[in-house]
Amino acid sequence: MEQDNPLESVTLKDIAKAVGVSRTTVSNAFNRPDQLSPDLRQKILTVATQMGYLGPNPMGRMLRTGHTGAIGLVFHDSLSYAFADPTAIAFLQGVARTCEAAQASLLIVPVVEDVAVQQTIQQAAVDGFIVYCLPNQSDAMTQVLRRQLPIVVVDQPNVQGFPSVYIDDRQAAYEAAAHLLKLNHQRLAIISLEFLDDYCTGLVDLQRIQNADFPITQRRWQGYVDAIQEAGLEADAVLVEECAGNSEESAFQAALKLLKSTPRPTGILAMSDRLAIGALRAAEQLGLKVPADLSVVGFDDIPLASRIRPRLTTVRQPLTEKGSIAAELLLKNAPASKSRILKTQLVVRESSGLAPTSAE
Amino acid sequence: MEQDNPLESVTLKDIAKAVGVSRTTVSNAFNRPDQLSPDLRQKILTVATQMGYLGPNPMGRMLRTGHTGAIGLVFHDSLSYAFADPTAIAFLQGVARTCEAAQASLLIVPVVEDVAVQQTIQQAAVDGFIVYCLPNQSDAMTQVLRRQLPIVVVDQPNVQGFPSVYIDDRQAAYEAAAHLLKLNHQRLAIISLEFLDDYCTGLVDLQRIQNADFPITQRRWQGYVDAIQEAGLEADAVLVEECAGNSEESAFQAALKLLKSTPRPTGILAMSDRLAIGALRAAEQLGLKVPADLSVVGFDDIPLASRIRPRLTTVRQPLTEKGSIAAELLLKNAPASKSRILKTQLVVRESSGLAPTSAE
DNA sequence: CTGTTAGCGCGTTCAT
DNA sequence: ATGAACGCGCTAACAG
Repeated sequence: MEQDNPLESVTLKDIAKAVGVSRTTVSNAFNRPDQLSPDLRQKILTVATQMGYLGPNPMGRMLRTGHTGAIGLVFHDSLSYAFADPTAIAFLQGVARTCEAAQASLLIVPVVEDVAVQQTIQQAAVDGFIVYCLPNQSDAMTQVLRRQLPIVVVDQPNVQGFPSVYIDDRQAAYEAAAHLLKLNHQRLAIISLEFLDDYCTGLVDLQRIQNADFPITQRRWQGYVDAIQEAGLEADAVLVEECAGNSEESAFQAALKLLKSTPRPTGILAMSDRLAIGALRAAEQLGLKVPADLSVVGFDDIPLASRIRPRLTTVRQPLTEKGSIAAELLLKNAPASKSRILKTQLVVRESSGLAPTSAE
Repeated sequence: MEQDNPLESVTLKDIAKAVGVSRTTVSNAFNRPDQLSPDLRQKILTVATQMGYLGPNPMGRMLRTGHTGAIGLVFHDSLSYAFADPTAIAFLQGVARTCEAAQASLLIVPVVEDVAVQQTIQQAAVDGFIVYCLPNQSDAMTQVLRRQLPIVVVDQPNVQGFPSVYIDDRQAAYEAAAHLLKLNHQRLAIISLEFLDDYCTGLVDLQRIQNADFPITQRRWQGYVDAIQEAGLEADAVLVEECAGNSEESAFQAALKLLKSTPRPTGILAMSDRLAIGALRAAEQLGLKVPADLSVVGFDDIPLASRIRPRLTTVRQPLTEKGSIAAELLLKNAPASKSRILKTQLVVRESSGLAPTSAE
């Protein structure tokens, strides 16, 4: 996609020559109307149009002014994945909202392979970055840091020194678990997001949890476990199944496995609504009634959560607001002290109920 | 968000001086490894890292090379709306897929108010634009055209001279209507997308249809009407309710209105799945059974269409593929002759059935 | 209100 | 294999 339009070569200089003024005056005609007489300005604009001038070249301007009018957005994982994840979408929506209010463009940077990451992030013509849920030691994060531009960090509570926005994942998860425990559930299982960025799935051991690259996964796990221990149950007995890419299918498989184990868990704590929905499908497949036989609690409260049957009990986090605030902090060039911890709220719907009494 | 980092002022020149070579050599070290000895290159890179050099400044490079490595995406309507529309999301996902394969970034340009549009689009540092479903005479379209960059046009069959990708909206709608007609439905109603970009809702008259700024709305309508007329029914009797912003809520209201009219329609043709889902909600509210009392056919086949109950009968269009192909055409700088018309397919599910025989 | 003078940081000839 | 010179298009100071 090269641009080889000889037509486009109309430049400030050309039109200055045509009108018989200096380049500066022409530039002013576009950018500082108050710096020259209306007539002259009008004349210049007219000639510019006639000559097919397209307005100040963005790259020239950017080089000169040092800013671009765009903010960069870096997701973990591939874009096509991000755009399939309701969580990311909601976040994006929030970012977009403040962007358009501020007339800022949004540059979405694909982060695919280690080789390319460097190139792509270094090349990004942006005034700052929003970094969304990157794993702890990712290449992408390193590259973003190198740019030494303003950064806002989202869902990466371990990254210090930058304004950030996140939720109290531990507390939110704690409440989800406490909800089931209060309903007398004794046998819980956890369906988790990724701990490490290696696309492994299956049963998780403690070491993997401690080495987690995704702090939010770690903290949600901690919240679940804290509640379980507080209730006097043995946390070690709680199985944790890790799913790849927040995918419903992966959770479906994980839940199938969990629900076939004995003793069968009566409650499933899912770290996202998508995972929870996968678990619901598994329950359906096995002929288990929700919530009579099994309770499921999700996380996020994506739009779908309240549309499926049974409606999903979940912990709501303000995803769109998260995006909106992140963009705001970036555009304001806020200091790290302006970081925000957003509120979450347990939303009890139909997928959770009293633990079955006459279990097998 | 200004960048006032004195640190960043490390430039090619500085590091050239530090190493004791010329700027060119340093530039080559980054961009043309074969132009200098490996040792020297290594040395330069090392010094560069030490000095905190961030790699070639993207704006300088862009100005010099004339391309940016990013493609622009212009949506009709506000971004926050676009990110709430499953259709747009699916499209975006497709665009993202080929973008990341090509390591191109994606600049999403907010198109809010007429004043700002010019600024924002002129400022966009991109190598080309994908233009998605802009109304016929929109300001945004004018501004994009002015840039004289490569363009790919999506869902705007009236725009000539550029590579474009779209579907046969008339034919697709025709099949949707034919499906209901074959099921003996005699009283149909249409819930439509916008004809004009004025956020008007309600009953549509012929003039509005003929003046449509959104050709795809017009063509879908035409497809419905063609089928209806072919079946020997009177097309004038078919009510058309226009909804704003492809919103479910708006469709809910429209359907409520339609279903309260006498004689009550037995079939609703919705120009999108979201509208169809709004109609289903209205039917539910009125205590109408679908498909026993009412059949509904959507358009698009968004993911939700097959998840709700009753599962939605609809016309599938390959939304993600649309995005993917659009981006491909743009990146290849394809000529207008490479335009693509994508296939659609009627998907019969549970929301359509035989027309009720013993109607009131 | 207008024009002159300087770069912004980089990539690319064309010499050597 | 290396460096000198040039210009991409623009805007910010400053001087008239």
